[in-house]
Amino acid sequence: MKNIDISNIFNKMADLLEIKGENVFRIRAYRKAAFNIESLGKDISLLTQAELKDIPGIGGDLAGKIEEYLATGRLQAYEELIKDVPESLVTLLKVPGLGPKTVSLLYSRYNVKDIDALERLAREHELKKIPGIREKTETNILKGIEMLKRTSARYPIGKVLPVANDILGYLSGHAPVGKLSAAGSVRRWKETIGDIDILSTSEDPAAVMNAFTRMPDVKEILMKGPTKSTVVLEGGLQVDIRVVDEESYGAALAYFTGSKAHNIRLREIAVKGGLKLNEYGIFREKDSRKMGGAREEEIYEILKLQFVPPELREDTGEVEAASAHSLPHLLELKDIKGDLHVHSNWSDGNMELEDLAEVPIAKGYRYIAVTDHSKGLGVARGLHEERVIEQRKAIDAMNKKLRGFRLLAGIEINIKNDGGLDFDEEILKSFDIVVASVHSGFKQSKEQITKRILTAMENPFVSVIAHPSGRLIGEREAYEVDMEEVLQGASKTGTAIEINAYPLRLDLAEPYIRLAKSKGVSLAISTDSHNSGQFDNMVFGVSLARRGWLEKKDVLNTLDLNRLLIGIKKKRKTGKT
DNA sequence: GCCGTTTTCGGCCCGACTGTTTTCAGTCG
Repeated sequence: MKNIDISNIFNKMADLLEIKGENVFRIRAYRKAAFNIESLGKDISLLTQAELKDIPGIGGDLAGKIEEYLATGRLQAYEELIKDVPESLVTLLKVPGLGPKTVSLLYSRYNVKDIDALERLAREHELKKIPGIREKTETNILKGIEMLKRTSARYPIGKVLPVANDILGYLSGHAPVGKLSAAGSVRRWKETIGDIDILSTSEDPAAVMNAFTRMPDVKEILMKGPTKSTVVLEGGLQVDIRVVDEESYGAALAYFTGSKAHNIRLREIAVKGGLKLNEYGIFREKDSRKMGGAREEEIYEILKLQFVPPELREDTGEVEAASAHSLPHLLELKDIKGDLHVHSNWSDGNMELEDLAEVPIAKGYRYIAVTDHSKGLGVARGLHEERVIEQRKAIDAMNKKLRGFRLLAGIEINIKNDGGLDFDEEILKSFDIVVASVHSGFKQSKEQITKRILTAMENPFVSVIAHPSGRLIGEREAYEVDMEEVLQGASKTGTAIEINAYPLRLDLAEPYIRLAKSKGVSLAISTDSHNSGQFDNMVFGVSLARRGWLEKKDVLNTLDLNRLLIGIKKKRKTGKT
């Protein structure tokens, strides 16, 4: 999809315009358009001019630029821009502490075009000869360059959340905090996190700042003020804290949860209603009288909006829906009745079949599907036909012992490079549920991979397509696949699509979840557990589903066992649920 | 550059902290 290309080019243009000192609102318009294109969820190259202009933040001019880029693969305005301002300056903006004004100064007066040149000047102590730059700034720039070199930009939420919880635990034990919460993208359950934001109330903010900056894992204090501090942890993760009064906690929580785009929308609505919204509360414009702010809910009430769950706060339509009081009733963890993708030690899991049900039963589930790999995945000790029959006997024996809970006999069947499956129909029909997935041939063309998955979905015994894009966040890109086609096929054949809850997968990605929902595709949220601890990953899948606006009715494994089995049989009979 | 049940022109969110300065610009979120 060209969405990412166009989004990147608009973001880059925004950076360059900023260095040029252009109108800030024009710059914001480019960024907003870039963001909305990235989260569009459908292929921008298929839209008409009128449909382009329907995208929020895209008017006649940007629609024209998009069309030009799609038609020619180039953009005149962009090429003009980089004649004025070298493209490489964009990387300078990535140095923490270095903004457009300084970059512009460095370039226009000293011809600094990239990080190497900047670093050289700083090391030779030439930078501090520049008016407005002294010793401190020079050292900070060097530190910023170091930081940029060693830290990856964003971390998967699965790695960040435990750290955030540790910090919350530490602060409640070592600082005089009242209310305490993670905010920012952690609270919104974004799939990757840039930094951790912590918010607290306290009678003694200075003591909180001290405790925070003296936490055991702190490697460096970037900033320490009376109510706000920033540190870098061992390992490079940045953490911000902010302390406010009890009366401001709700407003501050809303503010620091973001997203920035969502906040801007709220403030615009406030301004239109003669109000002013900031992190301290919501105030009447004419006499500055405080109307609320202690509770987050108040902010939305006063703005006449439905309360927006943090997962939806991305300015992708939730403000409009909240205004019309038509937000979805989001799926909750307690709605989940089972897990449809679980491995035992019959293939590459480490759980005995006999122990498999223990954790799910404790969670209140009614069923899980045992979906070990099929023979094509040799590295994962995939099951051959004889082993399938053997395992089935073991599963049946287990089910005789279980009350109110069922182990479904399943398989994670390998989709071969030509779209065929590892087993023939005779074996396939013996399973309660068949989950199909791609584990090889990642380098195939988009057409081939798409065709492969479509072919697999045509099979009446395939109930779910697992980890549909194959991505591993920060480790492996998704294979090239036309996800819109796949979702269309899923809708046509009555096949469910998995939301894989493993934190490094989180696959299906969020824009496609919304698209799937709009096409009436059923989603299965599964942990792909290989050990008993991984059942807990369900919360990541549910949160991702919430970010995709899913409700209970959209999710296959919220069904009770009978309804689930009826659905599976229906596709087997008619090819469509 | 976008947008409009007050508007097709004139708006467009708001504050903390730092560093280099004597009152504030730049950066960040």
